[in-house]
Amino acid sequence: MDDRKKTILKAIVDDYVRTCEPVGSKSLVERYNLNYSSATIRNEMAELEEMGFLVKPHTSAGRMPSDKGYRAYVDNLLSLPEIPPEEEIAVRHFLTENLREAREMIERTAEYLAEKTNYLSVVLSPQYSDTSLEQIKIMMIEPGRAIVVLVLSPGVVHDRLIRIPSLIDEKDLNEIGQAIERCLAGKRLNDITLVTISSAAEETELPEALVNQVLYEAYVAIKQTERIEVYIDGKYRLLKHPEFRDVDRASRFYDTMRQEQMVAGYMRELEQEEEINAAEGLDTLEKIESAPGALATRKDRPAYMVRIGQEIALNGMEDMSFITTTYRIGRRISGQIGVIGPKRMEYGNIISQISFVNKALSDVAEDHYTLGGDRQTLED
Amino acid sequence: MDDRKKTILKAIVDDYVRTCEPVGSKSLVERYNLNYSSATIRNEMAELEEMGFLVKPHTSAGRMPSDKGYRAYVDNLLSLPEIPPEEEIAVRHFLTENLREAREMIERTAEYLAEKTNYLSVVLSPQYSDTSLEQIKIMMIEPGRAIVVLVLSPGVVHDRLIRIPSLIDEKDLNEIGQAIERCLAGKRLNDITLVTISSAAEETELPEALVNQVLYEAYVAIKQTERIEVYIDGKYRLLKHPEFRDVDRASRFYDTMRQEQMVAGYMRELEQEEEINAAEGLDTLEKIESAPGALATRKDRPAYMVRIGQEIALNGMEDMSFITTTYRIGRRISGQIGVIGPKRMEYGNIISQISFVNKALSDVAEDHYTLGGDRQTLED
DNA sequence: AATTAGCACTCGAAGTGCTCGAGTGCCAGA
DNA sequence: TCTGGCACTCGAGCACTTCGAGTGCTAATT
Repeated sequence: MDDRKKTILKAIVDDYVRTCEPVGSKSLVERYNLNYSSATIRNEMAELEEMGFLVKPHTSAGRMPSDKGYRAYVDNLLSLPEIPPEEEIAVRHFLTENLREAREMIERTAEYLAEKTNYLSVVLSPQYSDTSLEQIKIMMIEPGRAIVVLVLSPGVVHDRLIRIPSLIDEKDLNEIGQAIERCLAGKRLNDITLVTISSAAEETELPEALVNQVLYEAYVAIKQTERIEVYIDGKYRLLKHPEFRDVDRASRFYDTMRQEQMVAGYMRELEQEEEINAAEGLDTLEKIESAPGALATRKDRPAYMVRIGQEIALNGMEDMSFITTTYRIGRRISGQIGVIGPKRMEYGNIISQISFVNKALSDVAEDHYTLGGDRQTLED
Repeated sequence: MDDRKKTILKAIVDDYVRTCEPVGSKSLVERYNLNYSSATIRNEMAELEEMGFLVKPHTSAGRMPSDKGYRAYVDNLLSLPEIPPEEEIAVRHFLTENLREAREMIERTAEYLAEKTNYLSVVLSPQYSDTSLEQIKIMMIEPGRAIVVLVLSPGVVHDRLIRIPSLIDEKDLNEIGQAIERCLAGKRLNDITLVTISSAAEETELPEALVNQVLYEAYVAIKQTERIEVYIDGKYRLLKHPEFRDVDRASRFYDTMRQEQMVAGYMRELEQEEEINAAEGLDTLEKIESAPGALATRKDRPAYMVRIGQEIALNGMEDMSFITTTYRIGRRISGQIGVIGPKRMEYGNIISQISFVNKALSDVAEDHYTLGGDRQTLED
């Protein structure tokens, strides 16, 4: 594909993204003052169509990008706008203002991204399986009920109510809690199983039946912290885009989005591919006139991955695009960030935004986790 | 208004609700085999229109109910279907299966209601201001951070991470926690203020500055438990109803629904009116042939309130109806349940459902709270 | 006095046929 | 290799028609 074809393809995608209407040769020449006549463009467009990058809704209409067209655009033609540096201060403030719990930071990331992109955002809570358990405390609430508080090594706190045998009193419970802590503290969550936890039973002299129930409940509580939470924001925003005029299609999409765990699973699956794809991307990148700086800035950005239309293995997403990226906090903790919008999406802008937010979240979270409780300044 | 008019009005509303199309005299006679000719019905319809119960979209079209028409229907003409008794077992099971925390019960109530009605459901968490604080524990997580666990008198547990001065060690913290508990245990949340809580400072000999910060954080944590949480489910379901074909209107509606706290505030405001309205309702109720048993069963049901179209004081809700009811757990605790759907709503069915769910939630929650941890059977 | 049959009238939905304009492909000539 | 020109295509938009389900009114019937 020669440079002129690229320029034309880029112009067509840009125009179609803007107007949501098939673009014709003449108006293309006018709007992007290309130095050729419309007839030339027509010939090029016919070739691009033959190559599979463009489609026509009917014989005498203009062209619109095919999935393959979008793919080429995203892989090679994109220009990524810079985010102004003052925005960095703003987003950090937004993510940490009055922050109490780690989950709020994730929630706010989703909110910020939906707001900035005007599409739907999905953020997954970090996967903690690779981190270790620091503390575990079990506290009596009333006979038969207790609360388990877990502290993970990056300073993350989880808790959960449990049922315990009514016969256990506060002293016994403390003892069991300490036994568990001695036995598990420092272990990776991944390595904690029903077997490892039951060795705590040997440290106490309480009747085994009583202890076992508590151990089991504690185990469930620990495993619970490995569950991935899904934060979705901006669902309703998609309604404002013209491709959602078709209510049936919209309904099908929302039916899928409701199954949050499925969406989350899909995002995690993509993580590996993402790495590979990003590396390839850097090799085959080509700088073209209309996208100055694309290559230069891209190297600084976190890797991202774009899935277009049919490439998305989820129902009802045939007309959508899904951009994902992985945030990292330290070496061990990572989670996913995504934006879902119509295929006709401002790819450059969204990719800039998602990369930017990724970086902000990773940085802020790292500060927060490593500095722990001493960062009083973050509080207001 | 005579009986014939009532029958006709009811038939029109029923038909319109079913088809979403203006109903004409002839088809009305056919479908509801009324014993009059279409001409007679026409005359009656003209009068009903004059009285303000019906409107015509244009001269030669059929009639559809006005807000006032719906109002009359809801106040006097409704027949409330019975919910089969086996459903009661099902809902109780659904609400309590694998239940760990009170909030899950509320969440599931919203889910159940959205599923059964196919509209949007809103459930507010109970208002605890009138209940008392039972226990408060503060637990050290690391220097500078702690977790506050609060137990309220109905056995509800809340917790919250707080920052504390890094100088405080575990022993000091426990001491402060116990001082607070001595000072506040048994007090109504409503009665706890910064002043009452600061009397706890006198019970310890730690430096006042350190203690005060912890007290303040504990205070915030306590006040936090009074915050009303809003659970909304079935948002996207509304899209499937024909009145949501108009995407702009849908967007306006969703813009309002996003402001959950506002919606919640509105629902609480209605609570008082509801009581009065329900009492009146029972007085003026009239039994008509086509609604046998309406009066009889209605007395057993929890009070409910219906707001139709313009009566709803929220933006973008002009074409919706809002049905609300108040659930009660014991005497002191109450919260709201609501369903929002198009004005053209199956009022009878929805009212039956919401009343049914109300009763189920109230009963189940009461069992749960009063029996506390001993109800192991609820666990699986 | 209440009901009904009959009739003229209304109006939107749906179909038809027309023009217009923004597209196209192709070919001959610069 | 590019471009000007031309014939062709097709949907959007508009005017026009038909059709049917509705209306209101009046006079006849019960």
